[in-house]
Amino acid sequence: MHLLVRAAERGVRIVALDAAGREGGASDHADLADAVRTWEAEAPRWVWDDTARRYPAVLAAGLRVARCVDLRLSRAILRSSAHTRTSELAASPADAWDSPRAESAGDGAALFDVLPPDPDPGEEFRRQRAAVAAAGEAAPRLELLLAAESAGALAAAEMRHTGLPWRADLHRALLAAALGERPAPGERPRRMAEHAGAVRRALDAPDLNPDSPPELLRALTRAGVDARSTRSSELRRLTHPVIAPLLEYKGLARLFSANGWHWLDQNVRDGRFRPDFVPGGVVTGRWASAGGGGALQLPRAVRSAVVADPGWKLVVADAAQLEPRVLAALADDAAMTRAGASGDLYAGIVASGAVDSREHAKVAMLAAMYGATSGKAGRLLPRLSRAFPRAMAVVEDAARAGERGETVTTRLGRSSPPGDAPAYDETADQDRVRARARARGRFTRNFVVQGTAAEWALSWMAIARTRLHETASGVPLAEAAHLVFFVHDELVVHAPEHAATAAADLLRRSAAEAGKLLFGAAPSDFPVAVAVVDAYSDAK
DNA sequence: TATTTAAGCGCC
DNA sequence: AAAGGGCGCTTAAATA
Repeated sequence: MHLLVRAAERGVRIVALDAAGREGGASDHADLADAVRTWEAEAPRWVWDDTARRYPAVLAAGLRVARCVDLRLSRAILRSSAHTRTSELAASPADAWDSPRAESAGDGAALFDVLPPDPDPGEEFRRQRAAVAAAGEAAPRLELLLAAESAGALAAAEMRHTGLPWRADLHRALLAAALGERPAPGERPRRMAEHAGAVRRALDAPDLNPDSPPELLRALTRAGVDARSTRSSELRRLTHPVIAPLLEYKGLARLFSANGWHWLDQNVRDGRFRPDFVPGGVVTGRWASAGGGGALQLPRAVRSAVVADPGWKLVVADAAQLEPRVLAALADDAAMTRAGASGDLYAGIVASGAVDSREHAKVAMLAAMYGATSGKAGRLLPRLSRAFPRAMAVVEDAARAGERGETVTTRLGRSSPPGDAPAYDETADQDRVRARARARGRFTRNFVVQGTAAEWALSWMAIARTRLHETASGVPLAEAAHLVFFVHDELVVHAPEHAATAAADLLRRSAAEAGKLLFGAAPSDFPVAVAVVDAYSDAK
């Protein structure tokens, strides 16, 4: 059963929909939470405009929903999918449904005053159903993709609602140990100031601001250091007394500015970090994050502050070598699948005889998926092509398509955006035209792998979320095992100690199910490394 | 002065 | 001969 959520003069009107979107009976409610309280037991699929906008209020009321259709996210997929190219939806001009997500509710009513009037979600749902229905044999996969995308949006809102356990006291202690005491505003912490002093002395540049790359580069050159940039990776290869203190300084400066006291003040409240995930925020289907939290870039250096509550555990699950395994499954490449069957795909590639070291296997696979062709990686590629022709054909075909200006499409039906037309002044320059085409090819090459891996991860998350909710039906979200974090190929569950092992099993089973959902009963497997720990930093 | 761009670095 | 994907954030520099 689908239940459409439509704004009413007072509160919301809930309308029953059939599979094609035809409207049936309706009921009025004071607000969405009240509607959920009334209807969720019927196990509906809620149809609403924007999960990020509607769902937080439901969660705030202590409720949750099992399933939804996020019309905004679904629109984005159907707008550009090759499978719905001829639909009315794809042909229509951009409208409010193509807008980025709304600010989440609770940030003040004034925000909504400037939003355009809500377009009718019932009409949009019917347009979307028609587009999917016309997609022929691709329709079931598109259905899966829309369901997974929408489930991800629910999970994102729930993870923000419950938050990731964060021990501010431990975080402060690690900052003090690394940087010294918290400085006054505008000052450098003691340890940073010391290293800055050492850098200035080594370069004989008493006024140098080491935070300024051009200034630093000039000072390095003056001191006879042959550096083309001030990147740490480049500096590391050089020998000079300034290098050690400079690298120390850079490391501390990064910690101070990105995840120091200010970050803590802004992002951790009541023992929780509430990440602002943005489902579908990346064209490939990966999530993005917003705001200063940097949820998808939590550095390892601060993960020791992520600690389970007393009596609870963190269950950290990481999909091992996800992208090459996805490629093997996507290409139905039996040889590559066999190489992955042992658990270590790169070791399996060595065992197949294609290359002679694990390191070579890894470099070559990354080159195949990203499009590097130079150096060592480039020389290894022909050997991969001989050993795994089907897998390599998938990425090569995707690259050629991108170079020809075509789009490519993931397993479930997300298509790459069309390329920008080259600027006028570029069309005359054949080298530039070719360089653009190659860059486009690298993008489309990676798109099919990264995008399909994102679909696998979304499915994994959706299945795990459903199973977790099933085992804790009727219990408030935060009182039973629940998802707290996601990073592309990694899921973290916060679970009562007694439920941690079961959660670990659940995450493994969900991964296997996700593989079958995307690729059928193919022999590919998607092993996950699971660790039951107190601190996030103790996993791997 | 306010906003945009670039460099650098973190994550996958 | 060379040719490495996707992000977000902070600071400094450049531009309006």
